[in-house]
Amino acid sequence: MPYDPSSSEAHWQKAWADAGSFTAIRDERPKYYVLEMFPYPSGRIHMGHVRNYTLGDVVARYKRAQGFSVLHPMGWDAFGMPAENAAMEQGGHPRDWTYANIATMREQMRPLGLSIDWSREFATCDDGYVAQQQALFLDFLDAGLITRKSAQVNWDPVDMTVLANEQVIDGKGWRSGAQVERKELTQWFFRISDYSEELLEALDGLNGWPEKVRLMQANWIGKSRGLQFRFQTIGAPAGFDAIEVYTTRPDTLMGASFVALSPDHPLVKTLAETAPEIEAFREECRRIGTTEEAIETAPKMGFDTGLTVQHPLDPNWHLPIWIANFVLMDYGTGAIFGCPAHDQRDLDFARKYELSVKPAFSPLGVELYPESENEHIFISDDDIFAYDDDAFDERAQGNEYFRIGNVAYTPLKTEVVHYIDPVAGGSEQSGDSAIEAVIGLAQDQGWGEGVTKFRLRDWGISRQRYWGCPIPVVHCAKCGTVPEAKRNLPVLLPQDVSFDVPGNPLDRHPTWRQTTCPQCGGAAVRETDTMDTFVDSSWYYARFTSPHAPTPTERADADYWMNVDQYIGGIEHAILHLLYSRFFARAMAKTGHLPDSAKEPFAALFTQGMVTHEIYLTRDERGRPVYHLPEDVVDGKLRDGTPVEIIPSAKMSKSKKNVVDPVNIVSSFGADTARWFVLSDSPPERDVEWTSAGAEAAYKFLSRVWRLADEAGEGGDDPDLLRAAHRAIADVTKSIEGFAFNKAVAKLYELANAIGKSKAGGESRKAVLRILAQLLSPMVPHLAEEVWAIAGGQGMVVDAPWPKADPALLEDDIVTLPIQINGKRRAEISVPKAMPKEEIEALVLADETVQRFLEGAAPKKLIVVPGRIVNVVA
RNA sequence: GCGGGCGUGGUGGAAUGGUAGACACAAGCGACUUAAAAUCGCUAGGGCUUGCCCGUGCGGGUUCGAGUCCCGCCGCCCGCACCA
Repeated sequence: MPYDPSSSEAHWQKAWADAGSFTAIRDERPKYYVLEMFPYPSGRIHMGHVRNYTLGDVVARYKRAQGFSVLHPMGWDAFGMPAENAAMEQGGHPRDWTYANIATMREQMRPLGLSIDWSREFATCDDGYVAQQQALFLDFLDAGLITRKSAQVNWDPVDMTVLANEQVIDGKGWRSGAQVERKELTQWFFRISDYSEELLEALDGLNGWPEKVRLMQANWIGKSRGLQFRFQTIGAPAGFDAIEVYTTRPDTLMGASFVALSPDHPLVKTLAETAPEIEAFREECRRIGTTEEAIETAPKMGFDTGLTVQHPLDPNWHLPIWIANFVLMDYGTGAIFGCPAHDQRDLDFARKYELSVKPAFSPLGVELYPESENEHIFISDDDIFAYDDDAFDERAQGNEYFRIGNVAYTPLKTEVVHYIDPVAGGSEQSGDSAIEAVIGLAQDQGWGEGVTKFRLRDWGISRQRYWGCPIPVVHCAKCGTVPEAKRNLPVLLPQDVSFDVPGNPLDRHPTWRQTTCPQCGGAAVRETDTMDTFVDSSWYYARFTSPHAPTPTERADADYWMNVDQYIGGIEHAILHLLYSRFFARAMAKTGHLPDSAKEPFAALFTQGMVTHEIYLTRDERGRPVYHLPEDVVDGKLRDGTPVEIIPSAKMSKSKKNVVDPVNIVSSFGADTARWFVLSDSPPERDVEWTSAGAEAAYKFLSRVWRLADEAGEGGDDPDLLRAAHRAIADVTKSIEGFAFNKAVAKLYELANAIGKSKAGGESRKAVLRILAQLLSPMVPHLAEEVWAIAGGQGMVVDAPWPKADPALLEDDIVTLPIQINGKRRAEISVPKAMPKEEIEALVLADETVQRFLEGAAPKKLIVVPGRIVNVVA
């Protein structure tokens, strides 16, 4: 009988469903919660989904076999812009589009045979989820976790609408093409910054998280210690006698060259009222988008206000006040002092506007000479201080000196340097100690304070869009901004909306806004902003513990199932989604919806790589790329013989046509082949390239396993095969525990090869086949059931406990030791594992090759690493 | 620009600081076949003088020994707060 996944896979899926195998129930077993990041219902599943959910399924099935009560749910991250875009482009309603997509994707996902408890499925746009999210909002508001303040958005002046960052392309609106402006709006914020310290410190306890993600979060939260102080101004308008600045490098104060203000700084705003040229400059700055990336990469622009400040350590030292487009109003005080000698961005700015460049410190052992007013020279006989191309030039001409040209001198803060004009502490100290010394001095003299700041900003959740969870708040002329009463929840979106005009349909809806104030009963208008979709995904993991409860969570269920034991998703969520979720869990604990023990909701995190594919393209007559689908390309040529250009390993994207539809793979090869492929070869954390050859190879292997199960075998017992099987149990178990599924796959190839070569027959062969079935079952569960049944397994393999390796069958008594001579492998010897060092040394010295290399001399050194290697140093 | 990561044969990858290339893909040769496919078996990092040289993005360093650790580069990928 040939391998026919189409009939067998459906059969086993039905058998699992009939048995209720994957329904999560609270019972006496220890619990295990596996969660993969839920999908956005874009319309079709893609290979990235298959990979993500297969990885989770391996864990879920493996843990189940290990005796855990497993929760493995699935849902839909269903609010968001694409649904509105679809409505604009094709007509229809975002709700219909979304639910149709969910239905399609669910039907595409089911044949994969994932061990999901579908009874817990929900979409974040379901009325029930919206209701509970609004209830959470009200509780958070009550608990002081929410605030309202002004923030900047991208404004399209032609479409009169707010744009998302991705809708701003080269500073222009994606539809209108109009120059985008920054505009201030009053918005709702979650006060995540109140938790900066806690979110930072708790990272240390997240042992199941990748170090890189913890590092990224720590850098994002951005705790810094610095000095906050005031520059006394000269000639500034009333009310601006001083400018508050914050610096993390107060040790460079003696290298200060200018003060730079954000274009949004209050002083700049005041100046702009009477100075049109300053207003014009501000307008120019506003044309840069709102993203930090856009601001940081934009050409540095400055405007000299003509005002000056006094240096805090020398009233006669005056510094000019500039307005600079790279100073962020959101961070620190919106004002900085520039020290060009030790900061590359400040140096670029200083060179552009010909401001002074004065080093505050120099490398140790270097003598310093003033060359001119703006530059200083380092003299050294050691070129390690050549941090500047210009300096090399000068050295090449025979001058033994170095100077700051266009490269700032920025040693690590731990490095000891020479302070040219020491303010506090000695003249030779590290940056770290000098920073503390200057802060101490400022506090003693009363002109500044040491402060701790965080880069993390509050989380703005207001979106001027329709397809999101309405913010349950009303605006009353008498009572002001009033939370909606819980009895009036949910506040649902109106269905009669159109998307033929840009902007938020809630704003222009004839009646939806009109409501009554829950406080005074008078007329009021609804908030028309909806919530950021990150809010939806910040608590879905908690909702899965009791998806149909009339409250956000059911505490008994949440207490039992939380936390997520293993969370799996893309590295692109390393910062925002995971940080917001960590905050949300704390907020839910504070409002009683989660136990305190769930403040860190994800005990372990695994970040998977992307699924990539080659891109095939030809060029049209103007040289523009024309993309071709993989199925239209054979051996690097189109069907008509035209050769194609190949771009390797690119993220799958519809526009580049380098997509493979899992539905096609499953219908031609079966789900197990798709699953086996995404687990093979590439380690899960790395990108995997989809190739048709690889898919065929996976199918071939599974067919081979099928044949192996079907063959009877000629002989009887084969102790070597049994040893191989137990070796495989040990290796596969270890690999699955370590998320090294590609290695588990390799070990299973080895076991299958061993079975193929073995003559074992009868029960001896069947016993090994049952082990193979068990080890295969988390990865290719349908085939595993078939093999299990053929090999005489009891019941279904899905219910069989995970096999245990017999330690007695794992030991090898003879080991091969490679012999290195001067670090290069020259020979090897086989010795009993327990052989003492001295005997090994004697054997090694007697070895022919060793003697040849030693030429009669005694070795300088002989290193024996028991069980591993021998190194002879001649 | 800033933060984080990755880089090993023709390809995907393996390797507690200890035999670089496990296991696969593609390739070549052979068996079976009228033939092909499928299947099974064997070969295989590169080089030459067949026991030696060179090889883990590039350049240095630490070590008896470095793909692995350290320093400096290059390239690619992810994130940058309104994409999900």
